[in-house]
Amino acid sequence: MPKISLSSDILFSLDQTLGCGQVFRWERTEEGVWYGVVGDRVIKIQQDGSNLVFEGAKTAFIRNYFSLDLDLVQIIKKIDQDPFIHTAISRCTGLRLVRQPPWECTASYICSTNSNIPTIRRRIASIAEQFGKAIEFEEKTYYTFPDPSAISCGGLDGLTECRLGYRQPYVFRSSCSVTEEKQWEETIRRLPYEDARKELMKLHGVGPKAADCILLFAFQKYESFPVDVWIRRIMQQNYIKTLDLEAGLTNRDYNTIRQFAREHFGEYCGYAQEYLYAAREG
DNA sequence: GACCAGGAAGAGT
DNA sequence: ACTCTTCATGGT
Repeated sequence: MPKISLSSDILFSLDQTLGCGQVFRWERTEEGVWYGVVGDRVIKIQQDGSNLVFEGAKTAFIRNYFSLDLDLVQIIKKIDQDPFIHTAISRCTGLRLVRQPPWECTASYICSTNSNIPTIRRRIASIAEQFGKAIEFEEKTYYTFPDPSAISCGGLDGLTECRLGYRQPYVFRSSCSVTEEKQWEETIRRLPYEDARKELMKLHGVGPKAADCILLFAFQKYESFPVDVWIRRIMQQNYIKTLDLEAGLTNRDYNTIRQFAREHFGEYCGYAQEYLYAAREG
């Protein structure tokens, strides 16, 4: 099996990276082996100390997906601005943000609104099973995440079995928009953060929170700082104590939080967000 | 800006 | 069995 030997200066934890909640389609066996579908391949990967042993993709793909080219030690130095984030970082040593396929990431975060993680995973698996291509791997069937055109071709009713609730028309309409806009991915990638955010929010079902997740996880816009209920709570308790949580999260509160984060944690505040989220209690 | 719809499963009592 | 919570968004 192919292997990547991580030199001692490359900080990486497969378990932290795939278990922190940024991805929805990876599963870990009790033995610590991870299986996931990325693009049109099934990947099997495990970490044994400084060795990454994998099947299903080329070395260059694995390096890129797990962003092993980035200097994580340097990034951590930049965001490590106070005792609270310091503790979070030390609890999640080796966590890296992966480079997710943009459309899958977008559809996933449209499905994620106001839901818990097991429910989100079930919805995404259901969309893949309904519209994706089957791949056999070790006598199990996996499904690719479908292109937007595969979803839009099925019509609105094609999604009914996926039990998305009120998110069903959001996924459908967004799949139509992305199908029509041929240069969608490149357009977003080329734009600076704030403009890319506005562009993403034109999609039905993508608000500020989902847009920030997509920009962080699929487009490597590390200055984005997604604010969900957990992050809001953490920021209120530890950083911005004047925030009133009872009043709900207004767009103004959201902007207050992300601007604070951008100034406090710096250009890699998205990484800080993921450490705060992954190290949360509850 | 305040309110509400729409919706399912997990976690806790 | 019942309540509370959940990686929010869009429309009125």
